[in-house]
Amino acid sequence: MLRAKVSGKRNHLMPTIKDVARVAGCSTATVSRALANPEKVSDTTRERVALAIAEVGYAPNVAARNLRRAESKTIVALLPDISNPFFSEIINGMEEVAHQAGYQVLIGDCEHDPARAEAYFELLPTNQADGILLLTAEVPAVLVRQADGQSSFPLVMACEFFTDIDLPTVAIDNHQAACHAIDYLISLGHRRIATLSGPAANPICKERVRGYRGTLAAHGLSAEAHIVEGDFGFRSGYQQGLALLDPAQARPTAIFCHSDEMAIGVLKAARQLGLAVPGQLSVVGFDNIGFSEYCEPELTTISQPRNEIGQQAMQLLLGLMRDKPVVRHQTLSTQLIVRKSTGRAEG
Amino acid sequence: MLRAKVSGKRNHLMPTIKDVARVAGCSTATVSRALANPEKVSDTTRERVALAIAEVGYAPNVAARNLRRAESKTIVALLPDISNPFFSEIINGMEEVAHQAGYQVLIGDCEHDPARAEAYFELLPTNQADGILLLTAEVPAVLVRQADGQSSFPLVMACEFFTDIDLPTVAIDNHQAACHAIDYLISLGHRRIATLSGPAANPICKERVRGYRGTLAAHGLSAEAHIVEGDFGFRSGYQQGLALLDPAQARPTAIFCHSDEMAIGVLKAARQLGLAVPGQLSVVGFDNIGFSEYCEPELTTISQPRNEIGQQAMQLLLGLMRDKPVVRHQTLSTQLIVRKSTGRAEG
DNA sequence: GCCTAGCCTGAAAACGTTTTACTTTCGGGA
DNA sequence: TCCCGAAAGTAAAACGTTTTCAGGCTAGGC
Repeated sequence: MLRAKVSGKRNHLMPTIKDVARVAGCSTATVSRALANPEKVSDTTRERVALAIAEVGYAPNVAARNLRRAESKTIVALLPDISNPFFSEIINGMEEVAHQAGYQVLIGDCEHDPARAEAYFELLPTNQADGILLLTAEVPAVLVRQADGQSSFPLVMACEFFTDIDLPTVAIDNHQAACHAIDYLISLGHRRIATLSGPAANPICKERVRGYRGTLAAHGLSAEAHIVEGDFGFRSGYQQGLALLDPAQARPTAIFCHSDEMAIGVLKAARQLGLAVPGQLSVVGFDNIGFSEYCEPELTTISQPRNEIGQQAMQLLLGLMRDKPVVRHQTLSTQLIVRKSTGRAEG
Repeated sequence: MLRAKVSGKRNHLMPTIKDVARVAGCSTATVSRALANPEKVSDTTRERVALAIAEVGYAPNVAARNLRRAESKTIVALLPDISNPFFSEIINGMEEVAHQAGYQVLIGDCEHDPARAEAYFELLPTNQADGILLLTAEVPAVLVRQADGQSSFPLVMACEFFTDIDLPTVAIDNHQAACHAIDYLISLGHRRIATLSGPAANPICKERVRGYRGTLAAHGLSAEAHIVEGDFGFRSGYQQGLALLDPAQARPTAIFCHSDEMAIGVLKAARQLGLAVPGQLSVVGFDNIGFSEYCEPELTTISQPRNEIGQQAMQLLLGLMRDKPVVRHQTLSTQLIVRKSTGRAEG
């Protein structure tokens, strides 16, 4: 009797562990062990099982495995904004070590919306994710505290951090990086140096601003501190650049930007106002995104070891999950990359 | 008697459907139905179940559900390269409709390596993914054929396509877009127009080249066709730009680039060679990435409706999965965005 | 009053693993 | 020969759902 093909249902009859057991002439338990704990099984059966697996073309059903083992083998990486090219290399680093360890990484784009983050945190208690890598601090603190608290789920931060919650972290020294940039500008003879910060509430921006102020003060320039706020994007760089360079004011001769995109926006603003860079204005960016080599002029910027940040962060998270001893706070080094957007102060 | 805390295991005792059933005073079957097929359950029990769920704080275990339903509620989006900002908006579009339909999207970065793609295709028969959205044609054809063949898995292509496999597609008309760009350049008086193509094997590049050649020929300029090949990235644009603009040759007065990144590379090459843009050289890009408004000069380019492409592609895929009637090939319209990198041919 | 149809519900099987608890086998020492 | 223990294997339970199958109940038509 012919059966009509049931529409909507595919007929992928994947072989199961039972089929393997039948062919290998052993029990499913043995097959399972041969895969997960090869040393618990005799050499001969291990071979027979391997042969049987090849013969029937078996691949484990991960849903079943996840259910039984109460894990998902996936890590979620929470980003503030996937369109920011800054993150792609970090993700690559994360994926390298995750894949090697048999984990998937699910990219969660929050689009700067804390509510979105909430949905991703929900994956933790429901066993859809085994841990979270936070690449943003734009997350309701209550969620973080809850995940990190009593019934703790593994959580690590990369690049960013919370001032009031002590999560495991891998990041750069933002304070020092800012000091470095400002020192460099001062060494070029600049006195009126402005900062185009990211969101003022952002802890890493605060650190950078602290470095900026400190370095100015150390050179007796604290009265010159001039800080405006952007959102890391091109547009805000352009707009704040226009405001900052408005001729009516005492114009800064250098601007330290908290992202390359904003720096590039400033470059455009300067062009529009007819200011020569680096002749009349020096600009320093942050992150060393691919684009910074191709803008005009090529951007002086601070480079973060992005791939390494990703790798270390994932390693830290996996270590945490396995209760290994880990160093909870890792600081990676930055580098000031001098290109063509900075020069001696005029006059 | 106190129990020592078992290290390595967390104690998230999530309530199960059984707990809900107990509290609601019904069977697990009823709870399950109340959630999945509310209409199959009386109003009063539905309410009792809802109350019970709230009381115990129940959330379904998706691993169990996936196992039983033999689905994963995740779609993988296969990218050639996550660091290309062109894709981020497409991904946003995809996620919008996927989330709405209760699906996750797993981003698979192939890094231009077909072997990587293979690992992601493996997720299909093992029920770890329900479908694949292909944003690249750099995938072993055998995989695609296999997935699309007998034991068919849902597959749709976005932006790209295969010449020899007829997959459902949503994309732009690359031929027409190229014609548009070249027509525009010719209308500006350009006669020696070069094309900086993406990888020559790429079908969409072939289409664009065909449009380029056709339009030249239509104006009796076919002898002037000049094509070089890049990889869509900044660097290749810069390098091929230098080669193309080498003064020893009969220099083109306009270059049509198959990506904005390459166009921006060309801009840098032109600057380095002292060529004024658009005075001595016009440059047209493709994709309208965020950066194209902030380079110098601002880039004339072809804009694709990226968010919409993502949305339509996901909608098409979901439609396929539900055996709905769908239109298998969707063509979205492009727009030539004229900015400052193009001008009348000199002389 | 009886039968039927239709709604609602519950018991239990099923999904494909892993793991526990138990059995068999085997080698070797007394 | 017997016994012991380790090694290797098995049967079955468990994971948390969904779904099938079989009732039970109610209402309504005769």
